Amino acid sequence: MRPNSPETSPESKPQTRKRPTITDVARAAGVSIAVVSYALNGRPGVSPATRDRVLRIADEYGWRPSAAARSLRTSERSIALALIHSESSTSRSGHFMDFLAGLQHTLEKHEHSLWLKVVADEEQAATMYHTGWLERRFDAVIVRDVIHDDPRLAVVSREHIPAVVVGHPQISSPHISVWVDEPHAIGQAVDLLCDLGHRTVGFLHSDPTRDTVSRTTQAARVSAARHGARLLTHVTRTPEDSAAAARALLTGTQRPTALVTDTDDTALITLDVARRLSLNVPWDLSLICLGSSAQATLATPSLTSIDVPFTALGEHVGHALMDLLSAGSSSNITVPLPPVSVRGTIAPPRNSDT
Amino acid sequence: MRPNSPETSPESKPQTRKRPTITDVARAAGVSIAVVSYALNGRPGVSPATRDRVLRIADEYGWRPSAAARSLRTSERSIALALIHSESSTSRSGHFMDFLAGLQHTLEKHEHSLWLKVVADEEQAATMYHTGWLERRFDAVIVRDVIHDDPRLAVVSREHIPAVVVGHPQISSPHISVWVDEPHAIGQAVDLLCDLGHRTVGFLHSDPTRDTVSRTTQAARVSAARHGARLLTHVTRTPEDSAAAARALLTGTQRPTALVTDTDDTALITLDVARRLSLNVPWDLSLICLGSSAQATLATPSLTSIDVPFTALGEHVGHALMDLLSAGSSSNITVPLPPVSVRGTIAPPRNSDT
DNA sequence: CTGTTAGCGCTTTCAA
DNA sequence: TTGAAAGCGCTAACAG
Repeated sequence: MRPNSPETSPESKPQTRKRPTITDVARAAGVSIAVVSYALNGRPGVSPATRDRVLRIADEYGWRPSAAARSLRTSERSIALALIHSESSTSRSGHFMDFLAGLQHTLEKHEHSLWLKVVADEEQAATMYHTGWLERRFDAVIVRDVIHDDPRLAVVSREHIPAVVVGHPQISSPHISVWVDEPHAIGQAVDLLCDLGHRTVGFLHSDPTRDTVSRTTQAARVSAARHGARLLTHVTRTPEDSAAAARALLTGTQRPTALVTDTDDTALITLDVARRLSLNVPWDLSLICLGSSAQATLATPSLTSIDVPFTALGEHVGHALMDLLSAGSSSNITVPLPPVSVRGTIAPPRNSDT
Repeated sequence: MRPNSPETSPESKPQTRKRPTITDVARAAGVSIAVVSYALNGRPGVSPATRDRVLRIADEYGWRPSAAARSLRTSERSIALALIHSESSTSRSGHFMDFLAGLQHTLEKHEHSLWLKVVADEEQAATMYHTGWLERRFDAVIVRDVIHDDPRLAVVSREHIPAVVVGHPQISSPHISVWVDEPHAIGQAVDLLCDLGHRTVGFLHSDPTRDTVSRTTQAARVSAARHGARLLTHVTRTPEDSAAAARALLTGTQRPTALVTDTDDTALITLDVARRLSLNVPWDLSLICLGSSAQATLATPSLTSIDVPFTALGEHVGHALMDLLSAGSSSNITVPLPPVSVRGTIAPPRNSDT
């Protein structure tokens, strides 16, 4: 007998922490541990009677297989996602939860779990992905909000970690991509404004690190050009910057009569700026943003926006991951963006008799 | 030789997924696996030369011990936290990230990890805590935003799961509590407003499920009473409700000249309502809220607020958990709230010559 | 200092 | 239908 062998009188309540193991359940049920395992996992080859008894006893004992022990045999499938928490990303986090909900919902249906970590920046995320991979903590990763020369993409490629990238297929490179066609949406927004008669349109992009910045700007430009309209662009980095940019635009000599923003937050800020400049939205200024309907409807006037389906995006990413993990590969997918939801912030320009 | 023994030609690149194990490293280093284990974990009893060599080879092989295998022996310590994602909680999620950052920072220092899950409600959180506990996925849990008859508290008590509750000691009951003294803060806000001369003060609480609602309301009431001021209270459930409540308050016969809100979001909404009623903040209406400075400074005028130190709160919870897990118990702690940060939304009432 | 070995709790052949 | 037993990869006694 080993020293310190715990006194296991069967009747004594496990006052401290002595959670039962499969052995305890097997003994209590008068069967071998194999049978318990079979019964629990719904494997064939156990008589219904035995199965029931085992299950009942397991339940009685409050027993569930230890995750660690189990995953030592059957690599428990899970997906890693690093939540990047910089000051700048704080605003976006509301949507992030929607994304997470959709993602986890899908993963759960396929019996995968999500391994979430909060990190400060992409660099940390990369090292986290690296060590986590070596420690076999997950089977695939998600890379969101790709930046230029993203370190996460580097490790993922180097270590051959299965990955799904939320971003344009081109930057996702060898990995599979789930893409929200923001440029297209921005183009549509500009189109709509031009169709209303606007001839000077502003475009505010609030995050220079995002990979979409050039693509969306380009789309806006093309769209404006097609209508013979002028496009004024500002790329900002912080909310304060955005406010400043909006003010600069709205007090400039070529004041745009309409503005498109890449974010509902930026739109809210712009709304505020306009108000302080005594510009009446939508009559003096039209406004369209990319964002969530929740945020959009809360403002006054409620924002005309293109509502990004964050939950659906999460689900798509989940499916892409499942395909990738099961089939070994998977095709890129484009998440459709709904048409502009017209709310209270657009109107023809005041002097639309150009 | 076992059937299906993998063809392991040492030189062949592990093209697919054949991550090395401790055995591979040991063999490559010409030592036993014990030595590798010792070397890796910095245990004494390995010659520096060997240690270096082992470490180098491990690194070369890109080897890190499998989390599952390791934690089968040494119960890897980790903490569970269920992120509740209901529509109503969406707005609060921005602060949540700050909390998480602080929490994880502390946990990491003590080599604990965070097990995060996104769930829809407290009920799901409770079952998640339950099964997770039985599966030995964590050693303690965090319960945040306690509601009335919280199912999480029920399982935690029933299963004797070590827990730290963010909430009033009284509702945290047998568990240890980390408490932000919101009632006190609200009281201070009301005091300040009364001192400025306000005699009719409104209090908007945006979440009837929170356990703080009665305590904060009571504090506001006491504070107002002390100054002989009138307190008008509204408890709302959704942003729309809050807007309606604010409007009701501001158009009522006894229009308050000052308002206190429990959330920066509510304050923003109130600001919007005031604007639409052509009330000039702060001259026609003073406003103080509980919230984060980030949100507060963004508005126009910038919100006078009591800035909740979410990151610090996370750190405190982390420390409480570490104490609980190591010492077996820990004392309740109260997180101090800073004094009111006076910004642009308070002023004496217009006719303060009462 | 280093190697051997016994498990951790579970899944999964292979025999009975 | 069941049981015995071999590991999964690692840590930690215990021997050498």
